Amino acid sequence: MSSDPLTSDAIQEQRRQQMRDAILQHALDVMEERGVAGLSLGEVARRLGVKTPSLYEYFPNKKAVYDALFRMGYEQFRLEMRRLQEALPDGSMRARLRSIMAGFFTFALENRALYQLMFERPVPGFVPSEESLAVSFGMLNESYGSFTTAFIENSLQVPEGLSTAQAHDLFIAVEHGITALHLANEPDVPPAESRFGSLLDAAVDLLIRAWTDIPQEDIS
Amino acid sequence: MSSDPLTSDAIQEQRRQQMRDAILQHALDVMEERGVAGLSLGEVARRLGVKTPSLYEYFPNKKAVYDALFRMGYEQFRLEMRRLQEALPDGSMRARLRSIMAGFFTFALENRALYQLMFERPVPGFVPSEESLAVSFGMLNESYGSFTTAFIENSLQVPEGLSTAQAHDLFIAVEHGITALHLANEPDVPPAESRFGSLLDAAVDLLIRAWTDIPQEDIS
DNA sequence: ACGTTGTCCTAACGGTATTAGGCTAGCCTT
DNA sequence: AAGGCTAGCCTAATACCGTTAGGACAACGT
Repeated sequence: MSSDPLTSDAIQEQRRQQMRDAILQHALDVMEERGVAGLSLGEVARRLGVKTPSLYEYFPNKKAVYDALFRMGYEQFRLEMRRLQEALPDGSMRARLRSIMAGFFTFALENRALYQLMFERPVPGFVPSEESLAVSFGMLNESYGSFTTAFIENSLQVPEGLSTAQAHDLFIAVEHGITALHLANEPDVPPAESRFGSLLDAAVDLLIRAWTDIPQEDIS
Repeated sequence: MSSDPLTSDAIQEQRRQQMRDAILQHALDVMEERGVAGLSLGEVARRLGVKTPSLYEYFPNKKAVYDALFRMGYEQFRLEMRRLQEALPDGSMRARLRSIMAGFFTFALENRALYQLMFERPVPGFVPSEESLAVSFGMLNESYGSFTTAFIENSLQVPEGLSTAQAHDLFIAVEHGITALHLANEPDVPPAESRFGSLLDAAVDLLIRAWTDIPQEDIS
């Protein structure tokens, strides 16, 4: 044991972590350029100035790289959702849902490859590990929690036969449906004038209208 | 020119078409087993009892195979939707939408690889050709047409600021959102007890509730 | 000073898509 | 009937891919 603030073990661990991070970052770049399933370890190694087999010092195989990215994606996503949550701690339900939905959509557009990896299954043979799935469920639970809170605060009611959890899942499904169709069909059109992007606010109105007992006052 | 009912040109053309179909069918099988992006021409050739380069007599490259499957998928899908349409020519709006949504979901489950190819973009570098996109838009237009008819017949109203086309797109988005999340998260759970599959009917109720001016009579 | 260990390398294996070029059997024309 | 064209198959080769085996070397702990 040395008296250094950082033992050489710790230094080594840190360098190792830096290399892992660098690999993941370049892998993300390559996925963004070539498509999720088009990730090539050779290309990643090339960008790192290293030969391909060296990567196997840091990840046991390609699926492990995908798994790390999957988890990373959900961790980033959770942070983003939390940020949105705190930006609007107590607006109207409509304002809150709109903000969340827009944030979800923006995250997907700014992290297309990551989003596809997280919400679709574009890589043959890759299934997220138990631990990574736990991270993703953690995110989902957090989302569910804040959704429920907002739901109650705004005294919305789900129809008979539907749980709040199901209402939340429906919300996620609508978010993902719009997002996925936009990414698949008009990936380069800006959200505002996009066929599906322009549905985001309408979808929120739909949900609120259906779950509010009091009829809207401004119906034409 | 011969007086045969089939000229040898026609016979040859027919044999060629049979081979193309056989390739596509085996390609579909392989995709179902290995994942959409996991399609291997070598494996297809093996199953056909032929060497890989022979396939290039029938398709210029792998992307052309994907393109043919993409188009085939939408043609099948159109037939399926038409079948559903004719099975329920004039039920209530709720019954019709439920039937369409269930049919959509079932088609996706029974043709997972095809569905992924049609609605997501799992293959790096593959973008459907103009003609194939035309087929897919044709299907969408047909869907839009019957949706609009049913909408008017049942005197539903979209909220101000939303076109019927957008209402239709929202319907598609909800269908796809539920379906995609089911396929990604619980592919092997039967729809009825699946987390997302069980939302299908709830989604229809949601849409109808939001788009009907007359409040429901059976609100608890 | 010695040995261990982490990190890089080269070489190799079996897989992928794709192209080049040769063989052959069946058809069309003369 | 004979000759030539061609569709459809083949083998061989190229360049990539992920992955494993095994060796070189430098930094570290004993």
